[in-house]
Amino acid sequence: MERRTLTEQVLEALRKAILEDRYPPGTELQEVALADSYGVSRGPIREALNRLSAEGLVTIRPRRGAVVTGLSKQEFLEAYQVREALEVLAVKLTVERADDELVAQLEQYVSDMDEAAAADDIDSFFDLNSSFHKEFIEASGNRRLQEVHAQVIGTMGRYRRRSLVLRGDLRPSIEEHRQIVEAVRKGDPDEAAELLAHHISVPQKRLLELTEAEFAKDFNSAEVPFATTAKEL
Amino acid sequence: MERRTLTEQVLEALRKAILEDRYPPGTELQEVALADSYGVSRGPIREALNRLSAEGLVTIRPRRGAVVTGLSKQEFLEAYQVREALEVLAVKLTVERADDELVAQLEQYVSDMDEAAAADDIDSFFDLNSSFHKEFIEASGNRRLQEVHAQVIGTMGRYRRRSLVLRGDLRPSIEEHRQIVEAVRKGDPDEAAELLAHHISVPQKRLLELTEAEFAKDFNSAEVPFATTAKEL
DNA sequence: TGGATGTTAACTGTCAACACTTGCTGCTGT
DNA sequence: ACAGCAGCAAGTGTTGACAGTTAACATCCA
Repeated sequence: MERRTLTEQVLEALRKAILEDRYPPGTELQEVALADSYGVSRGPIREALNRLSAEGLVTIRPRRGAVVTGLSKQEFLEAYQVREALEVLAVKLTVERADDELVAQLEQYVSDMDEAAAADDIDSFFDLNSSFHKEFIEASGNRRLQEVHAQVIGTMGRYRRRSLVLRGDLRPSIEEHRQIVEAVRKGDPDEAAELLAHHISVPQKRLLELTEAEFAKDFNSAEVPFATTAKEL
Repeated sequence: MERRTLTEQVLEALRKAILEDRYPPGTELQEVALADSYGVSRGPIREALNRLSAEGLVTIRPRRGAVVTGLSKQEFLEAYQVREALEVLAVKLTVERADDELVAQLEQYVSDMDEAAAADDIDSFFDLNSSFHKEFIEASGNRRLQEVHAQVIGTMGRYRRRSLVLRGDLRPSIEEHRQIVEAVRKGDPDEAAELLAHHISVPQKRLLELTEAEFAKDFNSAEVPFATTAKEL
């Protein structure tokens, strides 16, 4: 019947649910409840939770169950720093292997972002933004880098809609993207790296200005005071 | 009796065994065999293997069991690139927070390395070298960076004794370390970062010169042609 | 002899039941 | 009232058994 294993199916479904914010940070993921709703036994659920914990999406407290991981301001900032280092590496590697096709693809993303911004279509904008950055990672040709980056992004990505406040006006962001593409076309790895580093540092600096409380308000609203429990699906 | 969970104990024992090369790359880790030797049921074994797979130490092939992960030359090179990016970030962050105590600690490591090299004590040298680099990661104050770095190092670390061939003479390496410490003391993040990048790039360049076959010979001797099966302990 | 096919042993995927912790609730005594 | 303790309910940790798949071996037919 099903080619894939139950664990994989559950894993995918849970990951999707967490990334789409249907299980917000702080949600308790109880094995029996999940087993009931997915119609499987606790075994596959436990395995899936284990792997999600390795991805950083859930935290397992021994003998006390699993909860959807929430990032503090400090942790979010730390993730940003790592992400910056990884993407700077990616862009350096990519510039050396860039071809016309890649440049065209990147330009396409930028102009699509332009349209999305003009239409105030925030969701599309962020999707395009993610694709733009991911393009560098994949074009780098370094699979390990892809894995590690996906992991870091995974824990941050859940917040992306809320993080509009960090980015502020979209137009400067698009212009920054455009400059990065230009540096890639010129084949200047150092300039591209510097531009990218600056681009990523913008929301980082905004983040620093927020107090922990303001951060919690915008980013972890579901975490306090009563943690909801995962139900159904 | 035991405060910790069985899974954790098995996890730790397995990880140690892999890192110490008692289970060389390519070793098949069969659940029943491991369960017998550790005196537990398959449940904890499966969980431990899952987590190890997340750490990159073992590879799980659906329905075909787990094997100790081996790195190809390409994968090893990719890991080196990521490691370089992470450590460069670490050193930049660390320089800004460095105090006299840290500098003293780093100098201690360097002089100990000097002694170990003079006594031809390769094992001690590599231990000290690991500690030196790890010191930056921990001093950076970025926990996420620590996690990711530990993950990347974990898959590379198993090869460290074999990788002496990549480093060649130990004396230049020690001198490089000394220069890095000096830059940290001066509080110059860019110089420290550049020195560290150069330091890490040395074995990378050597690695590039090896053919895939030479690499496999020195680094993955246990992977071909007959994979051994894990037994006892 | 060589290749395709049936058979079988070994192993993983999954399940349901049991044991043990943990945190809560309500009692008791002061 | 309130602190402390006992009992209880809920949930995780662990186990052993069963089912399904894989891969190797033996067998059969050209």
